[in-house]
Amino acid sequence: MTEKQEKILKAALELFADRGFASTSTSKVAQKAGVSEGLIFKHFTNKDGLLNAILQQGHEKIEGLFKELNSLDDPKDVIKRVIEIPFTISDEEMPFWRLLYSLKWQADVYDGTMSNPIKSVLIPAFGKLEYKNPEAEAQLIMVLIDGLAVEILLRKSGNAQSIKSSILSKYNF
Amino acid sequence: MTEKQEKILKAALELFADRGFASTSTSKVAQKAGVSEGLIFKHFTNKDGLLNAILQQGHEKIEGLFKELNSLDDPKDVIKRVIEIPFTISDEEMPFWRLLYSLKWQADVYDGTMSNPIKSVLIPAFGKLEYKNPEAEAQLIMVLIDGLAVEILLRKSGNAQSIKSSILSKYNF
DNA sequence: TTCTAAAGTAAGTGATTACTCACTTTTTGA
DNA sequence: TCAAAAAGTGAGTAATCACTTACTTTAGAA
Repeated sequence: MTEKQEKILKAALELFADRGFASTSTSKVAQKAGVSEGLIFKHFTNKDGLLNAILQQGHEKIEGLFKELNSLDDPKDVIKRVIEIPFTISDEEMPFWRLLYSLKWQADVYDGTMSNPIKSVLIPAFGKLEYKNPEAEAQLIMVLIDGLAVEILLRKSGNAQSIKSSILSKYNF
Repeated sequence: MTEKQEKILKAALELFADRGFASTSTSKVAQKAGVSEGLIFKHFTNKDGLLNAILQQGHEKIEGLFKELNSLDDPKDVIKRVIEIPFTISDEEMPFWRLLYSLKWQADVYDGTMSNPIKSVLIPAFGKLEYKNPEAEAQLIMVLIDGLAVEILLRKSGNAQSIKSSILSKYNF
């Protein structure tokens, strides 16, 4: 990975997250990265290739999250940790998540593979705690953290912490 | 409102919701509506004007929702009804909501005025039920219905009803 | 009927789009 | 050391973009 390649990826991620993928031109990306436009196509083939490179880079960074979840033994810890995920997004990771969530609405680009591993760790956790419908409970948590992520990524409210304790109290944690 | 004006609005709504506002051209809208492209600009000034006309039309249709919420006396009924909102979106309304939610990520276009009236009816409802932190509880419900709406609008899961009963049981309803 | 304003069209406009190509510069391994 | 491969550039390309303009058609009131 060249220095200029990294600059292209960083510039593209920020622009795609801020203004949207479709309304960001490759010339703007080149300009922000301080690079000739042709270089983008030399390295990433086309605009979709650039997007895929960003997505793959982000997935690699997030991979550790799933490994951490699988290492937890207590099912309560698993559920707690999953709920905490949206609250532990760092400023550095924000653009990637904002891009990912915005792409959900652009049809064909992103398929939602991201959330399946989390759900598959959540269902047995609720099973061990003898909930009546572990599948539905897992789905509810997924919906909840998606809603939380939207709230946090669009930073509409500052008091996210009080929401967190409201949730945890409903699970008697 | 001319017949062709309505055809333009309908075509634009469907295209904006399906492919995204930025990646839908005015020529595609004209083509789908069976109308010359110039007519769009005669009636709606520019592409943003077309979007605003769609948004305003949608807001008028949804207005009845808020009036219904204000007519409910029992705070439990209010909360129940709010939770039910995402489940009662008709197929006809789907494109409008999909467009609205996708625009959230496009910055400047939409500001989120939509959800404030719901929240302002939710806070006193939790207050009457003597919850410790009505503000946080209302915010949690808002996050929840946003997450539910995303789930339903992107129709990822069919078993939405079992999620609903999971939620209601957590509020002892 | 006739006049007028609105509705509607077709063919443009310059700017921007994603992408290519011929070329130069830099890096690298034998 | 030196040739080949990779990195990088800048000036193109045709297509598409939002939007305009000159014009014709339609509808309704006087």
